[in-house]
Amino acid sequence: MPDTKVQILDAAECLFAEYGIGAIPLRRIIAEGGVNSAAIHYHFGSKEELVKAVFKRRFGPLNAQRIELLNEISDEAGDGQPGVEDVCYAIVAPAMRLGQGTDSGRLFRSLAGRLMTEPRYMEVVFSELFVEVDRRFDALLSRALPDLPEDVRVWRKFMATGSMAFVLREQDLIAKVSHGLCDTSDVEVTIRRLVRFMAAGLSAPVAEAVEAAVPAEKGSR
Amino acid sequence: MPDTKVQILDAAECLFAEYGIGAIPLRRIIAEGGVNSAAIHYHFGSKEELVKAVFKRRFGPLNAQRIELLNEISDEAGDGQPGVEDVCYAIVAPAMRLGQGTDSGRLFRSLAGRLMTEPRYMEVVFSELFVEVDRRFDALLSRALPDLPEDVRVWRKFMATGSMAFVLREQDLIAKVSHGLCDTSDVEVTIRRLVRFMAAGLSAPVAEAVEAAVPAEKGSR
DNA sequence: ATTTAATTCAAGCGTTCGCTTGAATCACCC
DNA sequence: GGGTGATTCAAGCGAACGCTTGAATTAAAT
Repeated sequence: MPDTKVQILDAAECLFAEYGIGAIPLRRIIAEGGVNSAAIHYHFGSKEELVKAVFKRRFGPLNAQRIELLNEISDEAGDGQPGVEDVCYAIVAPAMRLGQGTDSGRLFRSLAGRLMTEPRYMEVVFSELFVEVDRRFDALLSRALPDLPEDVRVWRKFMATGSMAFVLREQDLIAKVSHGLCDTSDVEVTIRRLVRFMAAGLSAPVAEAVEAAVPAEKGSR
Repeated sequence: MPDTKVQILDAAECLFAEYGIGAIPLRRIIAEGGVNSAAIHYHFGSKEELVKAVFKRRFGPLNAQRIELLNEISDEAGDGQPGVEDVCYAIVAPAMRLGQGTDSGRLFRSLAGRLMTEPRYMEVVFSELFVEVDRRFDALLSRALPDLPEDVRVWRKFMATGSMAFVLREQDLIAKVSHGLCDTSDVEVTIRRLVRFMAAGLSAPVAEAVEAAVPAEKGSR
């Protein structure tokens, strides 16, 4: 069957995650996957199409799961306010749990975070894979934080996304730089830490004229 | 004088910021900078050394400024607790204000954020450019948040750093995706927004057993 | 003016890149 | 079991890559 396709996708996923998309030549994927040198172009057409296929294979189910969780939270909230942590949890947990335990999953988590840092590929897959999740995430967040002005909410959504991307991508770096102080092996704990941080940032009170006031300049405290 | 060196650094900075380090061939830097094809290797030796030089030129003064601000905050606090927002401000503001107004500054801000996403280059320059800032940042943060366990503090420092890197890097993307709702042109406002988010995330209360409890699983609220 | 070192120049080396080709092989249907 | 489309194979094309070379040019010191 299309065993070759899967071998290519697996090898590409691992190599992209570890070294970055631009840094991996097709020839390394060919070697790692143990397939013929023309197989990639036969099955995918080009490197760009291969990249899209790698992301689609994982983000399709992942984002479906996120939407499912968001729906549950919305249903449970009824007419009331959903919890901010719960909303963040629906975004963070499925991504963090990807391929839990397995090596390929750990690598893909790093690749997932990397996607948000490679604008070229982000734009390519965003419209068909992320638009719906983002829309629902934003809608539920506006219900969870009704007093937050829209621009502040959207700003903070970007910031929360940035922190999530960083944790997803740099788990190895975090463990290393912190000299083992930060344990990245327990996925559920990491989810909790991340959700708490994101929710606290999103929920911060909006100081009046926070946009204009210049704080803590030297000697002004 | 070493006009050529500056032309190379300027051109490399712009191109790296806009397209990524790996995506820019030396020949494009040569063309953009209007220098001879052997000039880069004559002055810098290799592409890697050029990359290091690009980062050093900016991060040297930038991190010196951060340390200066951190020292001021520490002095003002005396024996008391420094403010978390002030500590974040010392990290965020100098980076955000880089080359304020100028085009090259805007580009380098994006490059600065990108550095944290290119582990290969991050490790190369971290030890000599960032170790001291990180040490002082952490020390002041532990005074500002004395009740936070060390591992939680370090974890949240990574997350806060991630959100900062994202905002630095993706200013254009933020303005575009938000359809102009998020105005990235006013640097001081962006600093305030970012500082507030980071400080709130860092200051979030530590739930007992937050690490172990599984929250908001379907139907458990 | 002559020497000497630093810099610039045009040309191109060897390698690796994404991708293509055309023949060989496989899988499957009548 | 012969024919047909899908897949695999070995080989290599043209272009672009980082980097090198050796001569020409500049600038400063004597």
